[in-house]
Amino acid sequence: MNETHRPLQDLLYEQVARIGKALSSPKRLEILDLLAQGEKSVERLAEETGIDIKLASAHLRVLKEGRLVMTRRQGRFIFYRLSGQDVASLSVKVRSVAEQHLLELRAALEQMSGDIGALDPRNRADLLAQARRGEVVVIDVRPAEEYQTAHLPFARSLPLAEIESRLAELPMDREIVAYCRGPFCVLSDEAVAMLRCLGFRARKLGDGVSEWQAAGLPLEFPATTSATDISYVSR
Amino acid sequence: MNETHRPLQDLLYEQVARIGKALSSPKRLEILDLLAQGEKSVERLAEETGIDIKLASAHLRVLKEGRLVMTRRQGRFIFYRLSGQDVASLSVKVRSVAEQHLLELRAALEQMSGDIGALDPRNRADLLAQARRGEVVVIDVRPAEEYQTAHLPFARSLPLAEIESRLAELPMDREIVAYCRGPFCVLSDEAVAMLRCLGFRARKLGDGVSEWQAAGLPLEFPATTSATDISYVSR
DNA sequence: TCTGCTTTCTAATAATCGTTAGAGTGTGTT
DNA sequence: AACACACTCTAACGATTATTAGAAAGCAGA
Repeated sequence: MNETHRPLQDLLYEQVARIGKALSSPKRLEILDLLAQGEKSVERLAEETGIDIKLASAHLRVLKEGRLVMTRRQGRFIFYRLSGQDVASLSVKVRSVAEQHLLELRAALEQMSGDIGALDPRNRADLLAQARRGEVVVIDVRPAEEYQTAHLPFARSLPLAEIESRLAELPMDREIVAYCRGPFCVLSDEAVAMLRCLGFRARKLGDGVSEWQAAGLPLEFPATTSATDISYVSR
Repeated sequence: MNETHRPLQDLLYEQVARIGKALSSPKRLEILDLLAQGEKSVERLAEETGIDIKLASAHLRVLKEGRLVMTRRQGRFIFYRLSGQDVASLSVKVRSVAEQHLLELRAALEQMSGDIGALDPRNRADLLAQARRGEVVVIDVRPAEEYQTAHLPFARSLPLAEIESRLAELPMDREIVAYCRGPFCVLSDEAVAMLRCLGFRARKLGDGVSEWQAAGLPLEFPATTSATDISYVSR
């Protein structure tokens, strides 16, 4: 009954395992989440993840060996980007399976943003409708260039660092919904905490653009402003 | 700008990496594919994957630590099963990303079943319609108990080992479509080769039940025949 | 050409993982 | 109770991997 197919089958699964290997390190998962917001240099990735540049480079090499990322050289910098939309949705899928089955993760997530009034992800469509009617104001608190790459419909860009100086743009009479890079990103938590302190009604949306897109909802892609822009996310 | 959130964020990604770790070994991926066909004992998994029972047990422990599988004891045997439908669809997703980006894998896959007349996965719906109208005969060449757990609509169970003795059940005037556990499984390749040798018109469908289900198409779940049956796939 | 900057490559060490063997656990059978 | 069986746990080995430091490669600007 057992066959001569072992070596070939082993070879197939070995290839798939390259993907799994790329997903098996916390820092690499974090890098993938960052790259889902748009292309970034090694330096930038190292800074955002809090690791040494050399180590970031090593992790990126593993991701590249699994063909999950691609590079582009511009002057002295090398920009990494995801090699496709499917990579972003894979990363969302892995996280959702983790949330489903790992109680430790659920506990940590609730501790992180349970008190900040996170929206139930089941009524994303409701939120979209409310935003369309102007009943809530959705703000994107990521850095401006990430908003530029892709953002939720009806969302305004209001990077965390600029909130304090741009409070006049925000309404007191309506609820403000803040989102950032995804459920593990703390930018929106900080924004909500700050806004509440200042008397605004604010809630967090745990989604990032990848989660939103994976849920089958539409994104907005601002017109590319320069020739060097890569709009790989935009199909 | 950089925060005190590192330790918490690291903890979150560490949890997700447990899933990645579980997916980073070829043998574990193969085990997941087998478990997607229904629960199996350690002995059975070791035999099907061609590894030692002790090694299979070790791999299963890793999968269990990532909460991707669960166990049930029945007498002297311990049966493993996937801990949810999402695990099967994750495994499909990982494989599809691998196929998309790893040229080596594509090449190996084509070499494996290019000459066997694999169906284009894009017309799954067509196949379903043809099968409904009786224009093609779909056979499930997996072991009978796997068919019993879940199978494609309109498919007949015809395990590879029984084909030779049950040729009378197959039509000469219509095309036969054989499927098995998935794109990496060789049962359907062998079935197609054998049938063609005998003068039948036969083609392979690369899908298994997980791929079929992940494509949004319906499955059939035969009525459970005994109280010990676990129909975890069947929701 | 020289210098500075970003990133990769190489080498080295500590930590982790895959794999095997042997002992141990829980279960059914005699 | 004694035994056989299926499986897990522990220990140990070599093989990978993570991480760090130092050297080197590629590019821009003077």
